[in-house]
Amino acid sequence: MSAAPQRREEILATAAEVFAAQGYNATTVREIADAAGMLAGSLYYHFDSKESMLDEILSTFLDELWARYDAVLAAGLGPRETLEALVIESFREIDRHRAAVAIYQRESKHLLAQPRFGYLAGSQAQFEKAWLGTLERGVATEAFRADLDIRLTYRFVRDTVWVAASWYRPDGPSSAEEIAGQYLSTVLEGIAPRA
Amino acid sequence: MSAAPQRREEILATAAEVFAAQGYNATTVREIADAAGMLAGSLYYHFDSKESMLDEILSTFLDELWARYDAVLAAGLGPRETLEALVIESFREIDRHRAAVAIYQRESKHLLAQPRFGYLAGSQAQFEKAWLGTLERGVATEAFRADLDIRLTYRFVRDTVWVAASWYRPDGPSSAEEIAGQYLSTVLEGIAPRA
DNA sequence: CTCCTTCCCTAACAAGTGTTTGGTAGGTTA
DNA sequence: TAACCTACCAAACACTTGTTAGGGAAGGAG
Repeated sequence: MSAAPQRREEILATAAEVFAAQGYNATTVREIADAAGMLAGSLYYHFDSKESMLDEILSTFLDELWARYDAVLAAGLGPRETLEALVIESFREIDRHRAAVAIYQRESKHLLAQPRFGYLAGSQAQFEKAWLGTLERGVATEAFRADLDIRLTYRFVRDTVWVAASWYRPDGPSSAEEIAGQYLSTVLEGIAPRA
Repeated sequence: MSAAPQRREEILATAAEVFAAQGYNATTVREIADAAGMLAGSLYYHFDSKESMLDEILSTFLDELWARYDAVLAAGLGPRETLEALVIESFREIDRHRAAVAIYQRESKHLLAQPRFGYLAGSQAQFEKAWLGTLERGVATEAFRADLDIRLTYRFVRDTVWVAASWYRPDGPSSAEEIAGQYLSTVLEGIAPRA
């Protein structure tokens, strides 16, 4: 479909930053064009519409995310190791596609209604399946506490991981791996000292 | 200023729901009016502007939130009990002002720039002070683990608590207190079984 | 009955929106 | 040189946006 040369991806990255900073609806194509050093109409040489840009940003991100997730899930690890690997890959994905993750987090809920973005629902379902399955497996094998509310725990973990995209900065004091480590330590061991 | 009779607050609650569901910018005054059973122009009998509605929704919510938070902070509890009380009050606030919390979570970041919403920055600073202080006190008194990254932990806790507003439903299977309990159990003790 | 207030409607406005059309400078190919 | 493709600009388009102005129905107060 799109033998995307460098200029196209440059514009896409710029658009993603503006979308992430201001929100999709609050961003005008004139602002995107301005940030890319061109005029609004010129964007339409590269893209069909503003919506197409959003679509391409999100689907590119999800494709890469699922490549990593599938690799983890196919590795045959135990539940605790699977959870650790998923969290680490998630933070790495935030590191690589910070803007896309922020956009996804913010817009996916109401985009689900549009047929064009129906694939977001599929991705969300797979996502839930992967995490819930890992947690269930962990409870069954006594790798996790038996009294966990699985669905609540899933939501807590999911939210906390992805929301990090709103404050994470690649040039910040902590690397993605360090943040993942601290987070895993919190979730697995708790913040109260072990007796 | 506003001796708000019932109709006004009715409209405000409706607007909050629509803002929370679609986002502030993506919501038109015609949609709000429609949901309230009137025409767009009629809203301006009750409110100066669309922005005024947003302002009133957020400031009302923050006023009530801080009344509860201040009570907790003034109670002279230990760090662990303070953290527990703050989390419980937060989930109760989500229960009462679900829409407002969702809007705050979604829009506050870019509203901070506007002078009219400058009070959001103040509230955010107080918020950070309250949570960071509690965590620091907990580490100092050995109520919490000594190797915690305080700032990261603060962000994790803050995000996870407030993001719940995007999926919590008052008529759902778990009450605000039950969710708070499960969450506190996760954060304090961890999901791995204690030896 | 008349006056006045409350609450809403009708109809329009100006500004901003995403998008389209036609044109054009510069480089590449033949 | 001529033809062509790429990447952009200039100017406009139809539409939606938040907002305003004037009017009118309903009901209580005098």
